[in-house]
Amino acid sequence: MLHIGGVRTALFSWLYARRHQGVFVLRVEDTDRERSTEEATQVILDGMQWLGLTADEGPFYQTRRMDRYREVLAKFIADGHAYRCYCTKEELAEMRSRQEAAKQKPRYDGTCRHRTEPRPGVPAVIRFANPVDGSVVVEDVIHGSVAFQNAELDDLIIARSDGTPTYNFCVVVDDMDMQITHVIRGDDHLNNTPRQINMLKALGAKPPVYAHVPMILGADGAKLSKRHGAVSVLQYRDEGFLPEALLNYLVRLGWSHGDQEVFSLEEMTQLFDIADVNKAASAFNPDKLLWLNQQHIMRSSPAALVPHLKFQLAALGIDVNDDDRIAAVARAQQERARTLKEMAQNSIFFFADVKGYDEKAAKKNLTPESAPVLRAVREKLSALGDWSARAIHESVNEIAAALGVGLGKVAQPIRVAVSGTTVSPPIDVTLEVLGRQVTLERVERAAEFASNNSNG
RNA sequence: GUCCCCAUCGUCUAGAGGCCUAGGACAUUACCCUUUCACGGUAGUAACCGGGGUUCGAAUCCCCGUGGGGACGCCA
Repeated sequence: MLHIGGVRTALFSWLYARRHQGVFVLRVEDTDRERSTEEATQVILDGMQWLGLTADEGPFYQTRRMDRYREVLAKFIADGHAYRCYCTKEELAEMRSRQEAAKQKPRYDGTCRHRTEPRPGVPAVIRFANPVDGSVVVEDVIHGSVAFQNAELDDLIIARSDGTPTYNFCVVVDDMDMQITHVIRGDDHLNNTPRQINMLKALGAKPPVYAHVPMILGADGAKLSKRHGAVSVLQYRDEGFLPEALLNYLVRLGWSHGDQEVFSLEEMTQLFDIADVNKAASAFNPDKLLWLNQQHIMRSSPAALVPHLKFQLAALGIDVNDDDRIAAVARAQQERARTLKEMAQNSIFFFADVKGYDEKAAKKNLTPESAPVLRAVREKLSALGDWSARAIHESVNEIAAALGVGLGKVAQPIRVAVSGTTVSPPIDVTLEVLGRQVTLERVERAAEFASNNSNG
């Protein structure tokens, strides 16, 4: 699944490739047939597309490279870099509990390293013969040099008993074959990097440059789980986030450029450098993501918001095709919505008739006292020559002055009349977008309602 | 348990020995703006994990603790 952490490493890789005119390769590591269903990979592809993190090459599927892996496997065995292991799962489990009891690191002891004869009836796995002495140094762009003793590393399984290769092995073959120059991935992979380097060396290949980025923790500082955001990125789309806002939030986790908080995609590609990324893990902060989303919504052109708003309106069962009208609504709502979902919810009255008035709003604003105000509004606006926010604004001012009341006494009843609630964009803008006919109808109806509305 | 990584406001971060009375942002509190909601503005609360060194001088360098995270799969 493509979750927040995966998106960030993809973003970093994408930015790095862009910045250095490199090639961003998308590889689907689907050697586990049970978990990687077609639907699962499609969700990943959809997510990447929504984010705009387009791959220059790929997607490549490991499941389609099995012949190549078998070839390297055979070569490894012939060269003595790998061997068949006939230890049973029971024996392995026993070995493990023995080591744990002795407070040692659980590791394979190499029993089958020098076995010459197969064990009948026991299907073999293939293990990589890791060097016994010396150490491996991971030269990491973010962490610097990290040394591991080979004695700490055991002989990992590179092919299962059914013959299929495992992740760590496939990655090594792929990185070599695809001439991967930079590997940017989560911190949690730092530990198996020395094994991969050993295998790369056994193949005579030069290890790529590694950058292990810190992990993202949940808002409570614990490991990211479904509660916090370990969900598909597409859920963020459904919640009304702009892809660039999500990317902006993610790029600022572990990286910064002075005091700047809001970055366009172009700014990110110009300013981001993987070497500047922090070493410490960071907690996911939904509030800040919301704030950034609003900032990006405010900075977007209304036209750019149209497809997103349309999507959210459709989710509410409202199908609109008038893009100009949607853009006008987006413009009016831009600085009062943290998400596009919220914007859609608050904009329903622009596209559908008001079903009823909010109880509190009506009780306060649609009273017998406000009925004459609404009638005055109706009269004045129906005679208005130019239906523009500017002209409407003047009219509302004049009505308030004529009746000797504050603007709120005029604007609020109108607002409730046309939107059903006390919240909307500025009333002049709202009415302009709504149009004369709809406005007059709704004001008329509200005046009727108001004169019959007892004040309790 | 063993190995690896990490450590500045609640959170994201600035800070590469003196510019630090530790800066910015989110959140939060108060106020201003205002026809609602927002946006915007002003002000406030709030942090260098602890202990040893090194140095004239340490948030910054070193060591040891402590705390957190990760890895240790016929998962990726």
